[in-house]
Parts: sequence; structure tokens; C-alpha cells
Amino acid sequence: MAQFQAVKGAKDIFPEEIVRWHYIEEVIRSVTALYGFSEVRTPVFEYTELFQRGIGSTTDIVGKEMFTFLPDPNGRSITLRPEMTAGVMRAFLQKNPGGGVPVHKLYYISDLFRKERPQAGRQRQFTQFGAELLGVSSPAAVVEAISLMMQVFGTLGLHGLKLRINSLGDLEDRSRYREELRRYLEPYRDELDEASRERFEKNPLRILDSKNPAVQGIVAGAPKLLDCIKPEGRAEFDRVLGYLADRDIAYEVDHLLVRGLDYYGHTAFEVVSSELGAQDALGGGGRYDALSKELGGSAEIPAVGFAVGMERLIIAMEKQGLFAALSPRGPQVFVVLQDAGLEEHAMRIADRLRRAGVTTETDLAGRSMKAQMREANRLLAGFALFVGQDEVASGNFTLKNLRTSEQVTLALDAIPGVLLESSKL
RNA sequence: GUGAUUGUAGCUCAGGUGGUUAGAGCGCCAGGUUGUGGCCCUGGAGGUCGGGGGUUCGAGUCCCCUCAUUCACCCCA
Repeated sequence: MAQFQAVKGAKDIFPEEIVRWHYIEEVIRSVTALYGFSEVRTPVFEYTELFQRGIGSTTDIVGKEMFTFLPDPNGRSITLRPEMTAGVMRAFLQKNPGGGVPVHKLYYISDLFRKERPQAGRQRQFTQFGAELLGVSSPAAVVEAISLMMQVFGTLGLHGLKLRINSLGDLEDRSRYREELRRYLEPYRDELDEASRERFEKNPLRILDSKNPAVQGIVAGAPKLLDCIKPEGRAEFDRVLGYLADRDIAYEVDHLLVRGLDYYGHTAFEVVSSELGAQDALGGGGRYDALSKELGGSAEIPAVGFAVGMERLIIAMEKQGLFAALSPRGPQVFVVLQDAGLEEHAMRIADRLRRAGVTTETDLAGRSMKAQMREANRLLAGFALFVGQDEVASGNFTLKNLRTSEQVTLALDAIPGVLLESSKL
């Protein structure tokens, strides 16, 4: 029988890599705290309609990438969450049905599921760190979200990132622009690729971010979305840009940036890294004021948020050598026993050391002393404690410092103190 | 869903035009040191050559199918 493998697009994470996750998570928790964000956890699945309404039924995510199933024959269709924003908004609305609540600042580090073909920086189960600011979407709020995201990157030591930003305007602006774009593209219709021709009908804005060089050439001369935005919207966007400049956050206005999810409006942004290969977006976000009503909320709740791909973050950090300082920590002591007959003594001693707060490893496989010493070395143990007939009889034990190779003989009671003292250095 | 790529020991990989018992490095185990690691030396274990079918006297090598991997497209974090 063939051995089982992890499901396509799903990854196991072992201790060597977990230390990286812990490190990044720690940074995220401390930086979000600086900005007053608190963690939120929502269910991994939601009713399918939530995503259809929230993300938009014409998007690829909803159209072909969701893991959807029926829990029982007559049950409602359920979907493993492909993103977090819709779920967080749903949770918020469910908790605060009447609205009229103060601003909420929430962050999450959560697993998501998308049925895509895996490739570099893309998995079917993946993790996003993200933050949502609910109740305001003022220029100050937008900049707070962006600056939180950038500060996380900065604290992690990432460099060479590019922040791209654009305004998508409101619904009216966009429909006006849609027509203008169609008028511009009409003459080039035959030169567009098949996908773009289809988008011409359904969602012409998405032609803008095509990767096809021929299409990019055509699109380069297209009218700009920003020019179709009403003066108020334009003024707000300029304030966002002003605040960013004030904060020394470098950005680049990208007229071709249109986010793929339907709920975005006004300011949208993304951060790309050249370390990532084809899937170069490290994070992205924007305002989504329209989402709350789309999900049945009684009032429109202004909101801004962003999401960052954790696996991509790890790839980029790895490429920049930012994990070098993460040194593995071994046990403070390894209890080495002379022969298997002393196992009981060794276990008792290990127990005593652990109760005293000393991280302790011991041989569990009844192996030779040489093998035990090798194991101690492999585990990067600080000390070896020898347990033999003589020690048990006399109550005095040999403790060897595995860095310096120095040995001392000590009464058992003195050992925890020595070990705890030495690990402070 | 489409295209390409790769699949040989636990890991990283060698194995011109098909030819006898399939190799290396690292790792693992043991010994050299009958109570002592890291270095060194010696030895050992470990392989349905992804799976199935075919061509052939003979297939790791050639052909077909299949599964899996990786990268890219689509799209997105």
C-alpha cells in the first residue's frame, strides 16, 4: 500500500520551522498591541452565501476556488473560509446588531483554504495575518492600517518592499470609469487575449492588471481610474498620500492596481516583494465600506483592513537571511545513565531536576553511554549528568559542561542551583 | 482547469548510445575508547529505481498510461 501523503497544497510544519512562526507571531502581537488592535478568532467555516455575497460571485475565489460541502443532506452549504474579512465582518455584525458601537480594531492570524493549483508562495491551506479597523475609514484610519502593516515588515527587518496604492473611487465612479475604459478598449478588442475579452464584458477593470505583455501595452494608454473620481474622493485620497509621506512611508501610485475582491472601494493598496517569484504580493488591503450592508447589516459600517500571507512572509525573510539569529535552544542538562538497570534512578533524578525548573532530557531507548553522549551533543544540551553505580551509592554526581568539557562532582541537591545559575550567563 | 518539469537509500543527488551483484556524500547504528560527546579511522544496516502495462534475450535507462512533485498561467496573500 502506498504511504499516505499530506493533501495536495497542505504542508506540515516541524519544530525547525515552528521557531520562525513563533518569532513572527511574537512580532505581530507586539506591533498590533502598539496600535491598539486585539485578536479575533472566527470559525474556519461559514455558510457559503456569506462568501458569495461578501467577496462577490463573479470573482475566481468564489467561482472556482472554494472548498464547499454539505454537512448533511438537507443542511445549508458550508465553505472553508477562503479569506477572513467577510467572516470578521459577519461576526462583528452578529455581535453588534444595532450598530452604534465604538471603533473596533481587530487582528487575526488564521488559516485559510483555496482550491488552487499549488506553486511557489501558494498553498491550498495557508495562513494570513491581517487587521481590520471597523467603524472608521477616514484617511487617518487608512494610514493607520497601512502603517501597522509596514511596521510589522520593518520590525521583522524586511527591506526592498514596494507599497503600491490607488483609489478605486465609489460605486458611481467605478461604473463611470468602466464605460470610459470600454470605450477606450473597444478598438483594441481583437488584440486582447481570450481572458481579457471575457473580462471586457464582465469586469473590464480587471483587464488593467493583466500579466500579458500585449495587454499591458494596450492598457498603458488607458484613461486613469483616478481621473474619474469625484473631487471629495480625490481629496480624501490625497490626504491619505499626504499622511503616508508625513510618516516617511514610501509609496507608488499605481493606476493599474485594482484589487480582485468586490468589496473594496476607495483606497486600495498592496505590498510586493521581488523575493517571491511569480506570486509577489506579500500583502494587500483597502477600504470596504460597502461590505456591511452587503452582508445584511442595517447600517453601513466604514472599514479598512489588510491581509498578509504568512508563508510568503517566511519565504521573503528566508531569502533576506532574517532568521539567522534564531538559534535553537537545547536542554540545560542531559541525564546519562551507565546502564539500563539505572533507568529508574535516572527517571527520578530527571523528575527532580524538572520540578526545580531545569530543562532536562534523558535516554529513553536504553542505549550505550557513547550513544547517549552523542544524543546530548546533538540536542545541544548544556551539561551531561552521569548516573552510575558509584553516584547512586555515594550521592555525589558528576556534572560535565559540554561546552568547556569541565567536570565537577556535586551532591544531587546542589545540581539544580548550578544549572540554573549557569544558564543565566 | 491549462502548460511545462521532476520522481533512484532517511536527506541531497550520480547512474553517455538498454547489458551481469544500482553508487556517492551527509545522516543513522556499531566498534576503535569494557563510565564520557563534538574531530578522526573502520565496519554495518538501509533501495518494490513513484505505480501499472508494453517493446526486448535483457529496462533505472526506450514507448504508453497513471499517480505524485515543482514551477508557470488563471487568480490571489
